[in-house]
Amino acid sequence: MNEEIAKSYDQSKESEIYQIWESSGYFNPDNLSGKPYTIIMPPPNATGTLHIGHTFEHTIQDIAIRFARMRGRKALWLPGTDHAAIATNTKVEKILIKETGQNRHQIGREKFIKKVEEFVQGSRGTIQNQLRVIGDSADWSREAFTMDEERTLAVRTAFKNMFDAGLVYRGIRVINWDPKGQTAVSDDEVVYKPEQGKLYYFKYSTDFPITIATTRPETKLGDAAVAVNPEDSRYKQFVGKEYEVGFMGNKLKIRIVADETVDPKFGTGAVGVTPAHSITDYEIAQRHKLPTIQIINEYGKMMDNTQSLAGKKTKDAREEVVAWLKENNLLEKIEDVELNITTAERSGGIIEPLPKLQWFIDVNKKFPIKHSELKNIETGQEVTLKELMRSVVSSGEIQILPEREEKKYFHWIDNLRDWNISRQLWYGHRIPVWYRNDEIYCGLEAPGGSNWRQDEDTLDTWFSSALWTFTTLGWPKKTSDLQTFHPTQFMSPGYEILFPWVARMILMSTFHLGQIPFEIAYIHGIVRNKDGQKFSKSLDNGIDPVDIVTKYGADALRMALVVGVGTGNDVKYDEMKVKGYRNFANKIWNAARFVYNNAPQPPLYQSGGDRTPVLSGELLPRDQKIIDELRELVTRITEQMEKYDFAHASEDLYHYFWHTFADKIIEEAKPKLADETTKASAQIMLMTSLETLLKLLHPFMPFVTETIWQLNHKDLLMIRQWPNEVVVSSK
RNA sequence: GGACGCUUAGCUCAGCUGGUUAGAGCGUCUCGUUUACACCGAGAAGGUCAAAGGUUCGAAUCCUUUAGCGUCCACCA
Repeated sequence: MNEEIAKSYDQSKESEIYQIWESSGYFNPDNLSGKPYTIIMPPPNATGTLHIGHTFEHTIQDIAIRFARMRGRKALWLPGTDHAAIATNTKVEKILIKETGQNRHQIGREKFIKKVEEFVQGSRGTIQNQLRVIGDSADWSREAFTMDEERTLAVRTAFKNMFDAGLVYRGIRVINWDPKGQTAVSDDEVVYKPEQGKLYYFKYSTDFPITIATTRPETKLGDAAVAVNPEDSRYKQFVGKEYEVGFMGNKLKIRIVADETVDPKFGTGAVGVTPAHSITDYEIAQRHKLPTIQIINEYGKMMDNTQSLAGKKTKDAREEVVAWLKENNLLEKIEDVELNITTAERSGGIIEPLPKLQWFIDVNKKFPIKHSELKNIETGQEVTLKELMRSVVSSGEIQILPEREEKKYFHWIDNLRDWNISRQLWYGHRIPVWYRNDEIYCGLEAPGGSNWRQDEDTLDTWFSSALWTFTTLGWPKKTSDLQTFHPTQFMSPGYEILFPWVARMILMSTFHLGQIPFEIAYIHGIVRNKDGQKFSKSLDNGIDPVDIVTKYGADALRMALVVGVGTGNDVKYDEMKVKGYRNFANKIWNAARFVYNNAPQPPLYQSGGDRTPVLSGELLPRDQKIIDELRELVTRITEQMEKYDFAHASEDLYHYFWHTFADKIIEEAKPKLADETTKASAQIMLMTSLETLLKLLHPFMPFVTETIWQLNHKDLLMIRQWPNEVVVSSK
């Protein structure tokens, strides 16, 4: 009897197991053979530590990659971190102000960047260690960072390729300006918040024929037109006319234009058009060739051209305009309305739409695709980026799971505007464009000659992370990694980044490589606390996964985040659930202890050549039946795994192990083991069952299963063959 | 304003293309110190499957409507 097997499973030894895996070299696919299977890790932000949501995301990926590895695939899970420009920029500046009282402008661009890089270095290390704790079987030798040298070259190459194709352009557009963060943000980085507001009904002047309604009277100094619906009989007579009005000491030229976007039922059915300070108004202005008159600056203050309002904050200016309207009897009424204010997702600042010179990616321009390995798209075919994005999903080349996310994806493309990729931040990839007088140069390096001045702006973080599936593999160099591992197979992002990231990866990969970035986008939900609240810094209800792992073990936490959680659904995190799976780990441990302690001596597996069981013999019919049923389980679990249905696979395994194997099979085997005529068969049956179950459980609970495996084997369970069928050694 | 999802035992959730007395885990209650495990075992209670109507021999499962909760998109000037 093997006396030294402990009475309960000790999860504190998990780190030793991780050490064994890592030093074995099998996280690195160079040491594996077979058909490649690739997962590129969604890079966690380099802003700091990981939360339980990361554990959820990584558990899904680790299950997928371990399953692939056991099925004999050349499995690569490539880890990395994201520089997260806005987030990191903000965070480090906060720390800087706290520590030194100086902001980034006071210490200067160069010093600030250095500060950020030091910070990032530290948090990358922290993140990597946390990922080891939860068991990520990632290939650390290929670890990448969105801002390292290789990725910088890739980003510049990507920019240049798109620039040369005419898809990247620079122009003045009304964009979402964040006065707080002092940068432009894209449409996907703004959040609408409902707020009580007022709707003011007024005329510009007594001699103006139409009353308009607005929630922002202070912007009316920038009006160029009044738009009405072309079908609106009230206003038809005025369309095309132009009026000059005096408005708070300013002269405004107001033309009456007909535009279908105007809702005749809202307000007075007439809209004051402010081209410079509203994206929709700007679009109306484009259609009717109206001038763009900017009256608010980058700091959210009224500009000099507003005369008496110059230098005032918009809020104060609004009060003055309203007061002026009242004094002049122009204000007809004020209504309370509910409105959405637009805020910047990161900084929380209220967005001020402004006309700005920015860089954009044109999603509607036709271009001949240089190279295509895509279905339905020939090399050289004229396509738009939108068409590319749509095509690869509708063709089924990329599958977005769950299906409802696919609908959201198509809908997003339908509403997509050109992507603003420039940011007025310091930390990030600098735009690879240089200027000299009237010359403009786009390249990978600064051009020769003097007086060239590089563009001040940096790129949207999502520009570089959109390249992630292939820059991590060495692109633009034609590396063997790129050849071997791209397109990748599986990607598991949260639904909150379906648009900014998943969609953009598809855009970039199809454009630059003519390949899909991944076959499956398995969109997961978020982890909430047991009351259904989000974990957030502001609520201060965060949970450190490392603490949970210390208390219950990584396997327990992984199971708690997977069992019964349907694809794409949110998880309610409950510590009791983790505790339950800690108990399960112990159950597995003890069942194994029983089986091993009842195995014959000498040990079942000889040292060195542990593939050959010493034990062999005929199975009695009763035991054979158990093995047959186990075979059905193997088939079912395998099918579920292939469908990425981890929720049911894990639940079924849990149930079978505990309530069939432990409660029934082991219990019923006890008398068999006591009887010499049935003992040998029972031993084979138990051993076969246990080890098959360990294999099936390994992707979900890698630590406990490997620890048990190590009691009796010289090789690693991690790379053992997934049971295609249950093989019983009998003569 | 559009689109989608959810509503099944106290709690968290399964129930696929409709078919025997609706399932699991946790929790609760009762019993149990049987040599793998008390991080355990045996057993029990607990649901008019949100509501109404319809299709059908038969519906938690399909259709319609309603209510509540949630999410995404658009953005109303």
